[in-house]
Amino acid sequence: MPTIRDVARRAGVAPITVSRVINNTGYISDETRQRVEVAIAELHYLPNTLSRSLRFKKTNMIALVVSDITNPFWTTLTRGVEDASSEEDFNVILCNTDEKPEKQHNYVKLLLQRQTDGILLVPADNTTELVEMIQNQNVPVVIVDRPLPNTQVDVVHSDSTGGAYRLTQHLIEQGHRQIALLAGRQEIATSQERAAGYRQALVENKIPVDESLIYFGSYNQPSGYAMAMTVFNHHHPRPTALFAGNNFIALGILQAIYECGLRVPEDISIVSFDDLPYSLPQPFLTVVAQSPYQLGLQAARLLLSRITGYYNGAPREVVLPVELIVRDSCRKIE
Amino acid sequence: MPTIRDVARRAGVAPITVSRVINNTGYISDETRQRVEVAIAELHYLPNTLSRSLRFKKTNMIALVVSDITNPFWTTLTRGVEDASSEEDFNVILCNTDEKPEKQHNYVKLLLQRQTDGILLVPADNTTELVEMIQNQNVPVVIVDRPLPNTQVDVVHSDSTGGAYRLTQHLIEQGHRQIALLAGRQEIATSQERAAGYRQALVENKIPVDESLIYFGSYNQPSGYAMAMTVFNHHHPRPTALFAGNNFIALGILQAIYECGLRVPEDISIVSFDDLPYSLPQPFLTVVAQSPYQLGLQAARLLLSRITGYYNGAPREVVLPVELIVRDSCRKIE
DNA sequence: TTACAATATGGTATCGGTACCATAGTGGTG
DNA sequence: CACCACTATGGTACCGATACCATATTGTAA
Repeated sequence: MPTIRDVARRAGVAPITVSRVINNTGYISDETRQRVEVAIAELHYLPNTLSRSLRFKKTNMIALVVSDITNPFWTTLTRGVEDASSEEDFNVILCNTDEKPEKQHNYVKLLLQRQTDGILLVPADNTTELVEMIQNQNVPVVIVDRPLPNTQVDVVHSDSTGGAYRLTQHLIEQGHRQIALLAGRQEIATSQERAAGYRQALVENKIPVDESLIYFGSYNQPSGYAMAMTVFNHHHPRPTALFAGNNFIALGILQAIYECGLRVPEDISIVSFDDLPYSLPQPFLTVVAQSPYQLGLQAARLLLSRITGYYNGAPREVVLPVELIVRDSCRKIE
Repeated sequence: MPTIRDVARRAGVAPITVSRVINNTGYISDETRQRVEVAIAELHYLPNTLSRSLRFKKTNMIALVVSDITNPFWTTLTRGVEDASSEEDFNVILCNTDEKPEKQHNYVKLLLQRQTDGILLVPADNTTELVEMIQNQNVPVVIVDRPLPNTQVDVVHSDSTGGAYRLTQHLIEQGHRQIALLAGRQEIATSQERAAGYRQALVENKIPVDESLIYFGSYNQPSGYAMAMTVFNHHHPRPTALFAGNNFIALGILQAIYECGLRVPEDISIVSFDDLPYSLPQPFLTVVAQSPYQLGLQAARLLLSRITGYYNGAPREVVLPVELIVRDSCRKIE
């Protein structure tokens, strides 16, 4: 791979002159510029960004550390991040943790070592260790989707508690009293918040909270399937409604329902936090929908404002509203 | 952010001594090692990988440039790449092109400038320009999933032609004669190969090829939906079977079928290249399944063998077999 | 004609980590 | 006791691009 010196030699100029041509700075005669450009083309020269970054202590890269790229929720969020970043000429590195704190830790360390200018983190646990590690390096960080307790850090997330409250309220209004909650991992903030909203709605309606109806599993389809099966096997009579903690859990629930020969909503009602990824055969699930794109966009903007130095004040918290979409997965109970 | 010199100063040693402690090379007395380690911990020192990479002309990063991370096919492939890479202590950068040649071009350029050690490319078009650009920089590259014509380059892909042949053959054996093919973008190799396999099966069974039944769109759900709708509106009588060029096209077709009030397989039969991402409500589609994990694993291994210098011979081509999975989406026609 | 700004180009040092070579002390062997 | 291997540590230069300062040439106003 040719360097700026190779180009300089070929064009018969000093390296710094080539640098001026590339970056369009300083004074260059047209004739010299032409010679340099010819040399660049002939050698297929591409500037080495590593050395540039080393010099400037700036890589123009931010990282997005998410838990599961197979979930369209996160890929849509990614798009929001990318759009905000390209506005400011930043590139995005995507890291997939599979909800594993260990993978997460490795990625963050790697990113810091590679001098990433900022990090958007979707925490796989609710410890503050990683955030401290990032802040120790004076690297800007924004927590996305899942607030961390006891931390001074920018956060962007949806109103999980409120959304869960509204979904539960909706079920209660339809006459449901036995509602099982099938949530994600217990140590994840959104699981806790959704459980809190669920409890709050029950309490406000003077319905006793049956703790045995609250399940914590994982935000994926197999876990949703397993939890639903457990519910069907252990609760007689069956709960009249299931509350899926996220879209993939809903998919698992639907799979279990199908295998058990049940019908929605005739035999059982379902609501879900987050919309289903694929409308197959057609959207029919009553859900609370977030705006993953907006989450990504806003989070990236907060991060970039810190990187560029445009903002350097106290930590900010952005809470995005959610939308209740009533479809056909809930039956009215008399 | 502290540097190796800060650590050295604090420990009262030379920078090179700190380097030896970090990398566990050369001779170090236990006492010095301890002092250095204390200093590293106190300063929260993390080595700067940029400078290391600059020095060694090696970043230990490879890139995977794919067309659509929302499709589980590619995320599964990604996992194969990650697993092969971590065996050799390489990290993977994931780049999403959305099938757009322009985004693809930008990413490849960026990756080359960042001194990526090697690139796995899923071409968004069938031009050789990008491969040449990469090879000009003497960076190893492996083409994944979609062979490029007239190029000397390592390729790993599935047997698209053979798979399409078998799916079509299966439909013909069930008595189908009017089979519409709803493929991806025409300039993508897999689209062409799947069309070739489709034609071959028809020809061998002495069924005239009706070119108006061959559609080229895009490998996503909206395109599958649109193509299916076009088929339903323009062909009377309706074809008895539809061949989906990939899983997302199949999803779009199912959506269109649902909206038109048709039933599978009673009113129309469907087969798909690639399995559906989500078993909702249950796998019922007859498909030809690839092994995206194996594709990723093998491609990464080819790439890494070139990066490490273990192999530097002629370009290799790896063709992985596909598996026909017969389920319940095809009706027998008398 | 002098003085000075504008134009055009180059030399050197630097970012952070490490290869290479140099230096110096210690221990063991013939 | 001379010699050498082993142990322990440091100085300098380098990877590639560029900021900063220096230099040289040209143009133009006083």
